[in-house]
Amino acid sequence: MRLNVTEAPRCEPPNQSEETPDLRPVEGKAADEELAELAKALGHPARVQIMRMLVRRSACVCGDIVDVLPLAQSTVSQHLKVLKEAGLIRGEIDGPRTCYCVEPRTLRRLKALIGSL
Amino acid sequence: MRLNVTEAPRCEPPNQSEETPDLRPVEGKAADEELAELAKALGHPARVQIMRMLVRRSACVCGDIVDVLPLAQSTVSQHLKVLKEAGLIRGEIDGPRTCYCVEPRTLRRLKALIGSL
DNA sequence: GCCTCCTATCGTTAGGTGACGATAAGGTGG
DNA sequence: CCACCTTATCGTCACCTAACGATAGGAGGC
Repeated sequence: MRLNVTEAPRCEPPNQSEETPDLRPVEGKAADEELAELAKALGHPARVQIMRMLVRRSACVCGDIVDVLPLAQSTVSQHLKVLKEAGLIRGEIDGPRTCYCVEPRTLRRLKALIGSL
Repeated sequence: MRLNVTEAPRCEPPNQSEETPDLRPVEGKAADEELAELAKALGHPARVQIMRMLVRRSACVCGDIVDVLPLAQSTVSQHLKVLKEAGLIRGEIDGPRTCYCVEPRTLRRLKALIGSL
């Protein structure tokens, strides 16, 4: 349990220059595997909750997430790792802490893939 | 392996009277668990592929799906069961076969939940 | 009624997942 | 430099998942 909550955690804002459209197809074998991987990463309530916290940016620092979820710190860290490896979030080391934020590009990609169904 | 492919499999078309809007919230604990469950069901390439086949209605009968996927019949049946239990598809017994089709309502619900991220 | 076709279920096995506590690693502040 | 805070990783355990072959069971044709 952390003693004080960081009042305004900050991740690097989404880089405007990276906002180029995603040209990859939304169908086919590669797209199927990509969608399956992203869906699998979202396939746990705790990870959905983490995504929501980060989307609304009410929390960004790992410890804040640990405080909210009814899980051990190591378990939360594991869930963060799953989301990060799927590309859905990004973690930046901010001094002694780690600041997590959503990867908007991947989230858009997920929505496009789901939308193709 | 089935000997002849059903040329025009038919599931009951989506019932227009069921097309009432879904009033459930897209956020909160229940929504998180619902999204996690749906995402988990999609979290396998074979199941994504099945969903695509059913959405484009190029196949509907179980055997046709088995013919396309490089998996044993029992494995495909298991994947169909997962999708059915998640509410994403529906199976109707059609004589000696089983005709599967997407459950449009659940698919719309999934899109709404993903869209809320 | 019997035989065939189609599908679901069972049983099994290998490997993955989720949970935790313990521990390591890295940064800050005194 | 040392103590502390924060987070990642390791080790472990119970459980779930995905795959298969074998089998059961229902429908339909002869």
